[in-house]
Amino acid sequence: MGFSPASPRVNFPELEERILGFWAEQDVFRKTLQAREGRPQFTFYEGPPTANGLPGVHHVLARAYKDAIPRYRTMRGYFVPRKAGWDTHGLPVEIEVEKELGLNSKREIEAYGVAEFNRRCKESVFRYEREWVRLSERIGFWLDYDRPYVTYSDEYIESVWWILRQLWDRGLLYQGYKVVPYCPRCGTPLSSHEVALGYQETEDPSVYVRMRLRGQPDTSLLVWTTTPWTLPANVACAVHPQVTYVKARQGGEVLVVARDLAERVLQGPYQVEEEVRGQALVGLSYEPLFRFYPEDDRLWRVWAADFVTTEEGTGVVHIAPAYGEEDMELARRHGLPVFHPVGPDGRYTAEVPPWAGRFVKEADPEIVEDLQGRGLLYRSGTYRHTYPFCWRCDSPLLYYARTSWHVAVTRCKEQLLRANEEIRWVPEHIQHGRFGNWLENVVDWALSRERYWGTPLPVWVCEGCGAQHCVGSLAELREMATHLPDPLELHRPYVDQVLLRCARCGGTMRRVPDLIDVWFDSGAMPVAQWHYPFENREWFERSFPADYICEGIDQTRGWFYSLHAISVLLFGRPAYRNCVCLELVLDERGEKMSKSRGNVLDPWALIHRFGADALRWFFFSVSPPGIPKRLGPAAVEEVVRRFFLTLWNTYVFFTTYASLDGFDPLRWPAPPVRERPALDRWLRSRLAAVVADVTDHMENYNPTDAARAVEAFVEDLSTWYVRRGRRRYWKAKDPHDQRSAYHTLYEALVTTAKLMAPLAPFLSEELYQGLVRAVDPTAPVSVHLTDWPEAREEDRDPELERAMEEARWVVSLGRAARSRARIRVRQPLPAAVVVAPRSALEQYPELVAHVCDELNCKRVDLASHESGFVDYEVRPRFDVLGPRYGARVQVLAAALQGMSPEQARQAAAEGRVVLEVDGERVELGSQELEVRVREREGFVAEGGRGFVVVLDTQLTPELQREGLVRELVHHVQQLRREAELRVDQRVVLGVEGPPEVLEAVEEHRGTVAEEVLAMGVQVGASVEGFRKQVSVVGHPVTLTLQPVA
RNA sequence: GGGCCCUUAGCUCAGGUGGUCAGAGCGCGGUCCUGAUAAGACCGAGGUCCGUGGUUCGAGUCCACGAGGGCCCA
Repeated sequence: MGFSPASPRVNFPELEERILGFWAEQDVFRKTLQAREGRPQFTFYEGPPTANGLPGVHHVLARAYKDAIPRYRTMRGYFVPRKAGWDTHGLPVEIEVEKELGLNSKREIEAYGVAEFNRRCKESVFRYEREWVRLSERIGFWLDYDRPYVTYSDEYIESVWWILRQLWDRGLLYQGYKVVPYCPRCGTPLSSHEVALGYQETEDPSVYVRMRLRGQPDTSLLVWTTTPWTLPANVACAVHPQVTYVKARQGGEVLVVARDLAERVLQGPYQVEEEVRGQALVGLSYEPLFRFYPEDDRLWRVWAADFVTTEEGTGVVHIAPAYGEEDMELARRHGLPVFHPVGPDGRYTAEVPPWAGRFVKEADPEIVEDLQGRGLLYRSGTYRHTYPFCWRCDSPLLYYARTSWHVAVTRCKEQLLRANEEIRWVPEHIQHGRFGNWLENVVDWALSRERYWGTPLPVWVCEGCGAQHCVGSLAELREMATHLPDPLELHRPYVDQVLLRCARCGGTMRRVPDLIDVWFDSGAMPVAQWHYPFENREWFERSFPADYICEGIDQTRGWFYSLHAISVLLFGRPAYRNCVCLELVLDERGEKMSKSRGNVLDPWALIHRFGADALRWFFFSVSPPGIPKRLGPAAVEEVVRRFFLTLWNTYVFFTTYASLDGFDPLRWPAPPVRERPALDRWLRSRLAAVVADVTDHMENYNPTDAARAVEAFVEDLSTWYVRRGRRRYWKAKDPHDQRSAYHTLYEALVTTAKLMAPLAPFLSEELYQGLVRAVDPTAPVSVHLTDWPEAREEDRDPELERAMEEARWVVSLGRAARSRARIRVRQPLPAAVVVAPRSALEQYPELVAHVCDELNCKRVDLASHESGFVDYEVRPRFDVLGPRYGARVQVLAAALQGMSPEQARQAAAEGRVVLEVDGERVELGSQELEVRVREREGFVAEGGRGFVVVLDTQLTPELQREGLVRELVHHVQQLRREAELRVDQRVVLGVEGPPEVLEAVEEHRGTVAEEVLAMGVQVGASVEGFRKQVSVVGHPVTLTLQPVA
């Protein structure tokens, strides 16, 4: 066993396909579950997708996030079962089938036949299931697809029925009006989605009407409406309790309007007689506009309502419960009757004799005329606003009351809010923002749907006595049934044929025709996925509530809410503890992807080109989950180039030389970390830090910062650790150092692979196989079966990390200085001086040696105190002096800046300064001062962040010869590379050229031979083999290279 | 119309509790380095930190108002 060199030419998509094969063959997912059986459970709930459409790239985002946390928790030792689920009911499915069959209305569906229609729906639901599974598996989303929960199954429906029965028994299920957007022409309510399609700018009447107050002659409330046709159904007026109203005298009458609106509403001059709070108006009684309904004590009074605004209108709102949601709410709260004189065709019924049979919108002008004739109209005009129209037939929609079934969620509002406090939301603002606000304004859940394909509402009504019964199980259904179709199917139309015997009068009970909202289906999944309470009681109890769920942010009012509501109603607890909300995936230009724009990205194209890990990593790392993501091929490619390839090349480097040297991590003794060189101890410290950080981030459901921390580490690993340590591997002279180097790099790579495993499961696996399994057959088969790495606190060395930061900064400065002096790096320089007031580098000569090597200087001196190379600048520490001196800190700063170079030098040396400020003596010590150095003009130097690097640029002939040789070696290496020689191929080298070159080569013959693996060097002669003409520092040179066996 | 979020370099994004030259990556121009690297280093161009006002000795950061964009809901 041993390492095999990895190829620098890697094809990630191909690699991933291979890993998929490996996982399948080894049954790794099942093994990860088995391995953790009996351990504490971590529960994930899969929000069921609808599989009747193709999965898109945003599903990759969601599924990657869903996958990462369970993988992480598994590595942490938890048992994380993951049951797939499918949402199978509802209007989207019906619409799909309607389109296929060319059906356009409920009438046509019924003519076609509900049985056949539903059969088609059932069929259509899994049309794309295979595509969903294929994509999910390809991106490495581990989920149990073999035993999913399916919302249309009998077991699932039975559990839902059980839930409904629980609510029923507690009186939480009731029948009542609901105001819905309704198309009078199509005769059907529209879903909110459909309504959103049809908003248009339109002109409506705008009328101000007098409501004459009883007992106050000539005094009227002034109300405003854009729908005069709703006035016959008026039952009340509403005011805001905290708003100030005025009684304004105008001519012979007094009008009541909100103070802030009086100016706008009242035409002509008026006098304010009195100001009153809205609260004071509550309870006043007024004359109804029409006499279509009998008098009742509760009718035609003023109520307080928070929804009243002073944005428009008069501040007094006309209430017609049948035609406004808020109106209905108010009526319900105060027990007001609901007048509903409009038929399903949008025409007045006989309740309104003057306009019976007229379409309401057409009656508008006549109603206005009638009011005017009776002196009730104050003023009228038109009003431009956006109003919904039917997207299918373009008629204006009416807000219109229909009878339907409701869940009395409002009764548990306090519990809903309290339970919300127990949930951790990512991003945090959802908790008290979008979700919290939604709960604050929660209304009863309108549960029923007058459709065909869905969970039937299990309520049966007696034809004889009108008794209602909610069935809670199949057993109960069978027991009560007088007629059961065979086989029994829990969908329409079959379930409609089930007749029950009425327990009260013995009569026949028939089912109400309604279905329930599909959101209730999905929200029931904690219970229904286990067919609880009929089966799997212990599974349910162990798996409730969920530790983790994750979906798009649009689910706050969807699944997040339905889960929460059902769970709180049923058990008084939240259904989930941690909830990650994802934002949209946008296209490269930041526009929403849509079929009509034609900018929809195919996930497969990206996966085939860059691999699933790259796409996953992009989603995790580019921005936090709650921020919209711009996605395009370029962005994913950058992940591959910037991160994956950097890591891969480090891996290639390691395997290449580890295999040449026969490094065996199990047999080669690992030097104790304390005894390793500073470079290694630095990497260990960084590694310990990154393990701690990534762990912390994953614990906090923050894959984004976890990914970024790994990226930063890999960057350090590749561009500093390996770059600095290159020669310690295969050209090593010191076995102790070499062992240290191999072990340190090895441990870093293995740990990195594990840290990446939840985020990039494929690449992680590949590295693990190549690094661990290749040398240790006793190790777990897969990286996903290993334990999460522990951060070794004892490896932490913040001082060393700081010193290394400084070393890297000094190297940057030195390079900049060389660049400015136009001296190439291959030319050795005699010395460099680093000037810094206090440098952590002083404690680490080893790091100074690295600086020396990087800068190619014979020596690097630290001049931490006095130096003639630099100027000093003494500045106040604003954070220390600001609180103490307040505004005078600016005066101090000016005084310090005004010091002469000599004074500054002295202050820097002494670490204290005495100033005269506003005639007062102020002494500042080193704690209050910041000393900076600046390069002094006339030296080749570069400075910043309190450091200055000064170069000695005097070249001796010796140094020049050395530079020349390095130049030549570089060309030879180029030639070896061009000749595609193996890295360990031995050669004989021939060098021909002018005497200066030959002399230099002669002088450094040993070095040259060693560097280019030459068994012999022919100076002034050529050898048989590869040949190249080059220019070495301006001298023409011919290089020849002959491989030897 | 309401709620929530966002606005920092051409693009993608960082910038605890306010502390005084605003950063990275990609891209662009140049120079350099390299037998792991499709990489890397250095220099350069590129910023009214969305605007206005306020709090403060000091605001990208806190407050108010406004603009633009996005999402959810009407």
